[in-house]
This record gives sequence, C-alpha cells and structure tokens, in this order.
Amino acid sequence: MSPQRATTGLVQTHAARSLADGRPAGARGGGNLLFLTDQQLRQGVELMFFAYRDMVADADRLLEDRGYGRAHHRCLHFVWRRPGIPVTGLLEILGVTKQSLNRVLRQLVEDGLIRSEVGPRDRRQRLLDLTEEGETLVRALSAAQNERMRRVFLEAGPEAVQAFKTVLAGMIDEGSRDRALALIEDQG
Amino acid sequence: MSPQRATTGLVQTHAARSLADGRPAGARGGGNLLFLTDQQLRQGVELMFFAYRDMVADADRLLEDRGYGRAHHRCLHFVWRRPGIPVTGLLEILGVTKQSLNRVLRQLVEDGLIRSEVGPRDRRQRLLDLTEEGETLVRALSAAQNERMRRVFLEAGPEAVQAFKTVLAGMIDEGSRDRALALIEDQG
DNA sequence: TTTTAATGTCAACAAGGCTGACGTAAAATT
DNA sequence: AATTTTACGTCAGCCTTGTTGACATTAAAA
Repeated sequence: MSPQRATTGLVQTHAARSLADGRPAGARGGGNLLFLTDQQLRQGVELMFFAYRDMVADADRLLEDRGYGRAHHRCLHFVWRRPGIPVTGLLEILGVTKQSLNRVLRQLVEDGLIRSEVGPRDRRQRLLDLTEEGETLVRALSAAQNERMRRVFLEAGPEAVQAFKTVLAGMIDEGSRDRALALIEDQG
Repeated sequence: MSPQRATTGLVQTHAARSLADGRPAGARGGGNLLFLTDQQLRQGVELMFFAYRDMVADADRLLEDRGYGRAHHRCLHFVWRRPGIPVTGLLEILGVTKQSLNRVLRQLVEDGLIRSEVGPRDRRQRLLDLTEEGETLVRALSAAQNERMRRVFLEAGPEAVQAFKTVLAGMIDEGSRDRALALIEDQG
C-alpha cells in the first residue's frame, strides 16, 4: 500500500460509476450529511468558477476575431433566443443600463448583425432581430460552447446531466428562476 | 386535460426523484442520446450563465461595502487557499498580467488584508498571506456563497451533488484540470 | 392637452483588463 | 567575478464595459 493523500471524493473519472451502479439511493452516503460540509460547498463554488471560466473562453476566441466582447455575445444571444424583443425587454434580461446596452447594440446594428425595426403596435418600440450574418455568428458561438458540453455530457451520462441541470437551476435566484427557466425551455 | 406546452424535461422539483429512484442506470433514457441534442446542450450553457451570475452576486454585495470588486475577491480567495504563495504563483492561477494584479494587490496590502513578506529561501519573492482582517472578510465571502450551495445541495441530495461536481470538473480545460482539482481538493 | 413611456445620445467617470518600457534586487549561470 | 535571468514593482496609456446624470424625440395613455 503506497501512502495516499486523503481526498474528499471529488475526483472520479466517470460519474456514471457512482450514479449508475444500480444501488438504490441512500445505500451509499446513507442519511449522513458529509456532502454538506463547508469544504464540500466551497468545492462546488470553486468548480463553478473554473468551469465557467473555460466555457466562456471558447466563445471569447471567436469574438475577438471581430473585435467583440462578451457584452456583444450576450446581446446577440438573447436577441437570438427572443426574436423581435424590444429594447426594454433586452435591458431587463441583461440587467445593464440602457446607455451601456446602447453602445454595443448600436455597433451590432451598424455592423449588420442585428436588425432594429419600429414596433407595429407600439411605434415607440424598436424590435430586435438577428440578420443572417448575426445568426451565423451566434450559431458559431453556440456551437463552440456546445462542443465542450457534448463531450462532458456524453461521458457523464443522462442521469448525471439531469442532476447537473437541476442543481444549476436551484442556484438561480428564486425571484428570477421562473423567467430564466422559461427562456431556457423555449425551443430553438 | 388542460393543454400543456411541450417541455424538455428541465424543470424537476427534486433531482432526487430521478436519481434516487432505485432503478439501475440505463433503465430510463436507455441507450438513446436525446440528452445530447443541441437544445439540451444550449440549456446547459445557459444554466451555467444564470447560476454563476446569481452566485457571484452574493459575494458582490459584501464586496461593494468596502469598495472592492471581483478582482479583489479572487485575489483574497486564492491567497486564502494557498497561504504563502508567491506573486508569480498567484499570477498563474489568476491568469492576469502582473500590472493588473499589482493594482488590486497593492490596495489589499495597504488596507491590511494581505501581508507580503520576503521569501526566506529566495529573497526576491514576496510570499502572500492573509491577515486576520483578510481572513475575516474571505470567510464572510465564502459563507455567503456556501449558503446558496448548501440549500441546493441539501435539496438535490448526495448523488446529484456528486454528478454536478463531476460534470463541472469535466468542463475544465484538460490542460489545467489537474492543477485546478488539486487546488480544490486541499483541506481548508 | 398633458403626462408618461420607449428610445437614443452626449459627457464624464470607474473598474479592471491589456501592452510596453523601465528599474532594482537577488539568484543562477558562465 | 562578471553576466544573465528571474521576481517583483511601477509608470504611462489604451480598451471594454459598466455606471450616473442630463437632455431630446416620438408616440402612447390619461
């Protein structure tokens, strides 16, 4: 037996091994709450940090070719998810000031990635849509991040993916969770 | 039967229900790969976005009282996790330039949250540690985020938490994964 | 007709990234 | 012993993306 450093059970090559071993829930870990120690919780926070960092980096590489940043990405993304959204709606989703949004939005409209049209019912509104070029870019951005997800999801298996999503959904502020989930649920 | 919008199976009140139902892996979902559609992957990405946003917001509130930002948080956090780390080590973890780090680091040292001492073996190095005041702050920041994690972890259960962590770990770049996991594994 | 709402825009500022250049002290190498 | 490399700090300037405050326009609502 070689000396081994004590670990906290984090590293596990295949999630499937622990999730899909056929044992009923509670057979391992029992009723104890060792998975709720400060250390375990901190690990969760830190993993979020590293995983998020590397995930956004995928898109960042595509964006910098065109001189865009994450602000442009978010803007494009939510116009993609909510075609015809008015500026106010986008402001609510993004949670930034209109001056801040307008700066990147103006750029994207000038560059021909986003189309801004007067609202038919309320002519004060500007309804936002992606142009073909805009959709091409946003799909490329999405594909870059999806590729990372796909690899991990495939390794982890459907049960682990479901658990992953449930935990993430639970982390969203209760006040905005429904809106966020509705946005996410929409078919694309 | 009231009309119901088709969903993608994202919303599920208790992850435990799907994970801990005692059925062996593969009994549900079988061998099909419906959980790997572009839509499912996109949902994963978007959930990361929303969950991360709300998680860091907890700490942001504590930071703004003292006029600090996320840069200060990251700096404090990793000095906490790696007591006695030299500036170069911190630069590697954070992935920023020394000019950028130095700006916040200088502030934290001046404010008495971080102590910088000449290295005993290599006197060129400055080894960084938290002062008592620094540790107080970093623990408060950690506690704020842990609280959110604890609530979600408790609801999801140990199997779901394990799956959550495994998926996140898989999302980290392969090149930096081992280093990140080693950092995370360390006892606090 | 007056008020309110949706949008755009100008100016000024701050945080926190970046590059480039330069200086100093100390370790490592020749 | 002399030279080179490393670790660190700092100055100056630029960029993105956030902020406030002020103001104008248009159109809907009261």
